Amino acid sequence: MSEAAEAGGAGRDPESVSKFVEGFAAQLVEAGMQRMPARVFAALLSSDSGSLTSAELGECLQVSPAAVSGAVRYLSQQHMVSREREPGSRRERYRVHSNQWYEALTNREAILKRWESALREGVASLGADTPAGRRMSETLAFFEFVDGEITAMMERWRVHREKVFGSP
Amino acid sequence: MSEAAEAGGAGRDPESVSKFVEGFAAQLVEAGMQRMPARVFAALLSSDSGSLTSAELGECLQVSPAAVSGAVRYLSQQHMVSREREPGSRRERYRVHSNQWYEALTNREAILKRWESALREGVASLGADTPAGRRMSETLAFFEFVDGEITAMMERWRVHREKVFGSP
DNA sequence: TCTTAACTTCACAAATTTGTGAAATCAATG
DNA sequence: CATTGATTTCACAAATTTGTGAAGTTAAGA
Repeated sequence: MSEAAEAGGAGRDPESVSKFVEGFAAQLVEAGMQRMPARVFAALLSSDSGSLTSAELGECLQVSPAAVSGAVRYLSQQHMVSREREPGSRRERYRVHSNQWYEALTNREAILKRWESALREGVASLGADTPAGRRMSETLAFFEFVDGEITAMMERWRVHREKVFGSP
Repeated sequence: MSEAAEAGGAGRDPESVSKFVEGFAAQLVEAGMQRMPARVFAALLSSDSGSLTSAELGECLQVSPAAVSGAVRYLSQQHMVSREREPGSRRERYRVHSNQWYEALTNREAILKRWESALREGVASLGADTPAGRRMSETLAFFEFVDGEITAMMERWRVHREKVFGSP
């Protein structure tokens, strides 16, 4: 069996793996992610090693190196994959950790923060004593609450996770 | 003062209100929402009554009735605005409730559910005993955990909210 | 029932986004 | 330091998305 076959995570039926990749990517797209990053992420997630090279990704998704490059740049900015230079070769590997989702969630928190500051401006410019200002204050309070809760939730997840899956 | 002036939420400086609307909409867009729905939602959020007619929205955002129509259709599908027929007139009003964000969050939960089922398929097709399968199982477990936590969080929010803002 | 204001749908034009090939850049090895 | 395999950047073409005007529906009031 060629190494290319291993690449896509094809210890199993490559057909159904690809079906998963495309299906899951489509869900991510629906949630707002760009298509190519979504496909790359899904491909990595379904690989046995959890890491693929640029060439393997291109092969597996039938896209150009340029497309892979753009996608992994985006994904690593979002902390959804990490890049590692293989010491022996001049290839680069892109990797997902199963807990990388925490980082993604953390990133959503950054979005929340920006919403919050936009709302604060809104309250300021509309006046805290106007009906609109009050509505926005409440919205703001909601987001602040959610923020705090998410932090606490992640703590609980780590505990839960350790109980179920063991340490790291 | 004309009713048109009231419409945009212009008991205050229309300039800075519009600046908020566009700024907040831009944040929503960055989080994945389409532009027009985002602008409409922001406009409603910044109106004193919390509700505007189609014509008022078009005026305030400088867009055609068709664009408003498309945007509010999307927003009501997402449960982010409710539509109400004014009994006296043949106009329709679109309304945000300050707690409408819960609905939006609930909608995100629906997305999570779809992710979960996609992951379950993935585990099935890759095999639960493969490395990739195990990674996906853990991811799946994470989402299931988050799901449950969000429900609990909303309960706590209702309590918190009542303490700070009073009942409804 | 007829009229008419208001909203919706549809086809299309404009603008934006997406992915490619080719050239440029980078870095590991001889 | 030259070579060469690998990735990134860039300009462009294709595809998709977005918003408009105009025609089509719907329902309130005469």
